[in-house]
This record gives sequence, structure tokens and C-alpha cells, in this order.
Amino acid sequence: MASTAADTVKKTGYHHGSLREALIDAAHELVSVSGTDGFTMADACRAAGVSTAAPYRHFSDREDLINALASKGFTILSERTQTALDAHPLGSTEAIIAMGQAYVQFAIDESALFRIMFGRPGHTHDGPVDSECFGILLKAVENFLSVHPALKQPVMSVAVPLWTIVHGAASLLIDQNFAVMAPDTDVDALVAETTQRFLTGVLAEAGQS
Amino acid sequence: MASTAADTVKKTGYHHGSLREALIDAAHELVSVSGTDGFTMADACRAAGVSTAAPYRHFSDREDLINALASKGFTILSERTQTALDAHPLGSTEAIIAMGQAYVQFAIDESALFRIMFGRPGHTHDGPVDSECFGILLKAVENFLSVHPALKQPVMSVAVPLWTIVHGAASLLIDQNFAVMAPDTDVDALVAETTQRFLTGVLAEAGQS
DNA sequence: CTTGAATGTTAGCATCACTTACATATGTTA
DNA sequence: TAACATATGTAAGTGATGCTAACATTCAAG
Repeated sequence: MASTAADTVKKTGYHHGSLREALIDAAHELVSVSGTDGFTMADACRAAGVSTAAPYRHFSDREDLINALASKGFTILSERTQTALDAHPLGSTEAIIAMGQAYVQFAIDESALFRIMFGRPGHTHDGPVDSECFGILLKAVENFLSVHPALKQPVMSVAVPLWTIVHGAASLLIDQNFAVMAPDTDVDALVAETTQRFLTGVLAEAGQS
Repeated sequence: MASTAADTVKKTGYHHGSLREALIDAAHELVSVSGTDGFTMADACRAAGVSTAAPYRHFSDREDLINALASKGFTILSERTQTALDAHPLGSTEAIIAMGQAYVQFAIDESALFRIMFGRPGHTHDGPVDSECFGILLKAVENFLSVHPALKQPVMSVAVPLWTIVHGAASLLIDQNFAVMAPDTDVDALVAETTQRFLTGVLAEAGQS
């Protein structure tokens, strides 16, 4: 975690100064420790040192605060995947794999955030931040396809499966389903091998190697 | 849903007769309608026509009831995947794909159940039912591998990626992430194509076609 | 300096999960 | 059948929760 609730500008007297951010940071910490459901408004208020009514000046309700947290998560995830991409040649298989591994690593490091971002059916995505996140994947796939001119597949027909693979790996891992059913799973290797095999299959469709 | 809370043996006088099952069915319905979190003990009690203290004669707490629901889910999922497998030749690629599609279809039909089964980090799996569920996949992969003798891969190195693919597809779909980012996604085709490409990649490793 | 908007507080509501003490039914044994 | 232990229900209460309403304080613009 980059910042903590304690880091956030302290309350001085009657007014807090930056309650909104302090509450988001507090929620982030609480959620990281106690899980997505283990977070209560009251706890966040105690952490920020304000009364239990104060948050409602900044957030319409509990879900509104959680949505703000989700946006923060998408911003972090975008940074992480972009950084991973930039470390490898444009359009290379390694770049695609590294991006996928960064996605999974984010899910590990920020599992509560990850669940909040992707695991709430009714979540109203606020466009910009998460579209940008998906856009990074699309761009990467476009670059991959342009390196292999024989491939005629639409970008989405490659991007969506890739997302599916890494999201499945991340979800199964952080919800401890591997721990129960396949405890020896090395998730980095899983992502690398599965992505590699998938891309091999894609190239095979075009008669490439 | 096969049964409803209303179906369950009615309460006659002081004693209910089958409160445990009635509560599980009620929870199943509530969760299907209002989502995993939208379920309260109080609602389940109202549906079953008992006081709010009654459930605690049958379940230690709320989570215990939810665990019972999860077990029910694993039983249903096992039936579904086994049925899908049985409809295709032993060890065929079609069988593997059909099983994956059945997994995703279950997630669609019983999304709340699916989340309860796989989406709770602290969930204490009760062995039998969910191990059996995973065992069906393992058996299917064993059959696939024995049809392709050149393949030397361990069962798990094929089974885990397959699980990853279908779980990713199911999760992204039911949590409406496709609806936001990739609205045109046909999840049956996604599973079929991705599985096919992955298996092509696996076969390529052994120099097969 | 005044005044209005922003941001905080206190007190309270309805609901929730869960507990305790008590009531009723069931079934086994005499 | 009578008596009793056990299983299963109820009523009432506890502390916590999300959220609201009414009121208090501070800030910032004229």
C-alpha cells in the first residue's frame, strides 16, 4: 500500500481538512486486512477520527465510498500493467505474458481491491479509469497482431481470451481455490504457459509457427 | 432452481418438521434474487415462518448456513459437468469444451451460488462434495491425455489451465465485466475457441496436430 | 463583519446477527 | 400410560450497523 489512513492529513480541530481521502485510505486499509465485507463505515470513521455521520457529507452511502476505492484500484492496475508492458519489446509474446503476470500480481497484492473492482455485479463503472485499463490490453494485443501480419483475427478475439485467462488465474488464486484443489500451482508459470499455449494456438490457425 | 422454500414441508404447529432444508432453500432463493450479500437470516426466517432465533438450532451462524448452500452448489455443478461430459466421446476435445460450457452455464443459472462456492476467501471447503467436483475434471483430462499418447504433460498442467479459462470466463461474465468492456462477447464461443486454441498449443508442444 | 455554504456533531431510527431463558413437542424407557 | 431427557421452537434483549435529522462550527466571499 502506498499510503495509509494515518498518513493522510490529520484532523485539526473541528474540520478534518481532507476527510474524503482519509476515508478512502481507511477503507482501503480495513478492506485489505479484514476482507471486502469486513469493512464498516463506523470503523472507517474511527480510523479517521470523526463521527459516524461525517462520511455522508462526502459519500452518498457506503457503496459510493466503495466505488471511489474501486476507481483508485483501476488507476493502480493501469500503472502496473503499463509498466510491465514497457519492460518488453513492443508486440512480443513476453510483453503479453508480463502484462498478465502483473495483473495477477496486482490481484495478490491488493486482493480486496481486486474483488471490489471486478467482483460486484451491480457495480456502476465510472468509465474513464477502467476503460483506460482495458485500453492498455487492447493496445498490447494490437501491437502483437501487427508483429504477426498473417493473423487476421479481430483484436477482441484475442484480447478477451487473454483477459479471461489471467482473470481466472487471479480469481482462483486469491479466493484460495487453488490452495484447496491444486496446492502446488505456481501462478506465474500458469499464466506464462497458458498464455503461451493459447497464442501458439492462435498462430496455428494462421498456419504460422 | 429445482425447489423453492415454499415447496419445503410446511410448518405444522409448533415444530416445523424440516426447518434446516427450508432455511437452505429460502437462502437459495433470497440469494438468487438479491445477490450474495442481500441475504439476511431474518429474511430466511420470515420465508420459513419461524422466529429469528430458530435457525441457530440448525446452524452455528450465518456462515454455516452459507456453507451448506455452497455444498448444495457443488453437488449441482458436479451433476451438470458430468452430464455434459457423458454426451460426448470419451477423451474428445468436444467433451472438454462441453464440460467447460456447462461450468459457465451453471455460473449463469446460479450466479449467486457460484459466487458463494468460489468467491469467499475464508471458506472452509468440506472436502467430499467439492473434491468430487474437481475429480470430474481430472478424470476428463486423463481421458483426453490417453487419447493423445504423445502427450507427456502431467494431468494437472492441463487441468488447471482449463479450469482457469472457464472460471475466468464465468467470473467476468456474471460480474458483468464483459457487459461493460466487451459487450459483444459470446461466452459459449469464447470458451470453445479459447479451449480449442489452448489444446492446440498443448498438442503443438508434443509435435502433434 | 456579516452571512451563507461547507463540513462537522449528537441523538435517534430501524434492522441485523446472535444470545439467554423459557416453552413445547417428540420419543424412549419403565 | 407415565415420566423424563432431548430436540426444537419462542420471546425478549444486546450491541453493532447504515443512515437521517437537527443542530454546531468553521471557512470564504461580499
